[in-house]
Amino acid sequence: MPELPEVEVLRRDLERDITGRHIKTVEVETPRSVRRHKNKKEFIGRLEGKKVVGVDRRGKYLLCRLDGGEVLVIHLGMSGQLRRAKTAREAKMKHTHVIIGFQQGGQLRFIDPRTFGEMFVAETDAIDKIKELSHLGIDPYDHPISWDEFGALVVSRKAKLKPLLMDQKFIAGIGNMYSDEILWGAGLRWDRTSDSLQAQEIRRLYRSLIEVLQEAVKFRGSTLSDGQYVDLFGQPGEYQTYHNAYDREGKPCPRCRQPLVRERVASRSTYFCASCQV
DNA sequence: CGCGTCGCCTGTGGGC
DNA sequence: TGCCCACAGGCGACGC
Repeated sequence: MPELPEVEVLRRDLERDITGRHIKTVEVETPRSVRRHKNKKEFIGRLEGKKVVGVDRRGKYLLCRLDGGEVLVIHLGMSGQLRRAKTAREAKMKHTHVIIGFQQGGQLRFIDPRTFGEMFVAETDAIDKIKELSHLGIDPYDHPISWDEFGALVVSRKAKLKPLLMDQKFIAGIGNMYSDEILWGAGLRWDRTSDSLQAQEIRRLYRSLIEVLQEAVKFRGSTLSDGQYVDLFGQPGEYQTYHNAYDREGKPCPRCRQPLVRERVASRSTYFCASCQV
């Protein structure tokens, strides 16, 4: 579910909220959520007693840096949530899989109905050395590159634009929803091939990419009708009210008023304007 | 190697 | 009202 903007909002919330806190207790109710570890004991043992010294993000991965050089890596998958609880007595939501309790009081809870998300502790604080993350491409939000560098990357690959934008090895953090919004903003069809783009189209694509991600973070992410994404304190985002294409089949294109269409691409819904995206 | 499809899961909403 | 199917913000393992 959450893509780069939602994960970045959570990172900021976490950075303010859990940095400096000491982990006192860890409860794992669903071993599947820590499946990279041999068993939940090992996961718990590597967390208890550690202090959180900062929170980073790489693509859709959250990295809670711990003293002693290890990192708690969190990926939310399709349906994961992180929620702050003031006390242990606070009612537990269904599908709460991991609870981290802090010495100073309060808890961080990991909730995930579909269980595609996961948590694991990795060896080093040099994130490039975490093998699970080493394949990730550039993070366009944290480390914007020049548009001509971007252009060189784009034309070096021969792929359709939507699968390319969603390829985490190429750019980290973009998923199904934001790829549609970015392509709408650039006025480009999802199936244009990357090596067919003119210089001006590359520039439009990169500008749209940066603008969509920045605006989405500014409005604290997208909360769709299912209400699945909320921030650390349970508050929904606002960016969905600025969506131009995603989940808007049949509605008029905000640019040219033609009805937006939906197609299935690699078994994912893709929304675009067949008239003004070329 | 690059690509598309499938499986992993649970919940929900629409059609009948 | 209830049942069933399609579908949902991701990712990695396959097979061609």
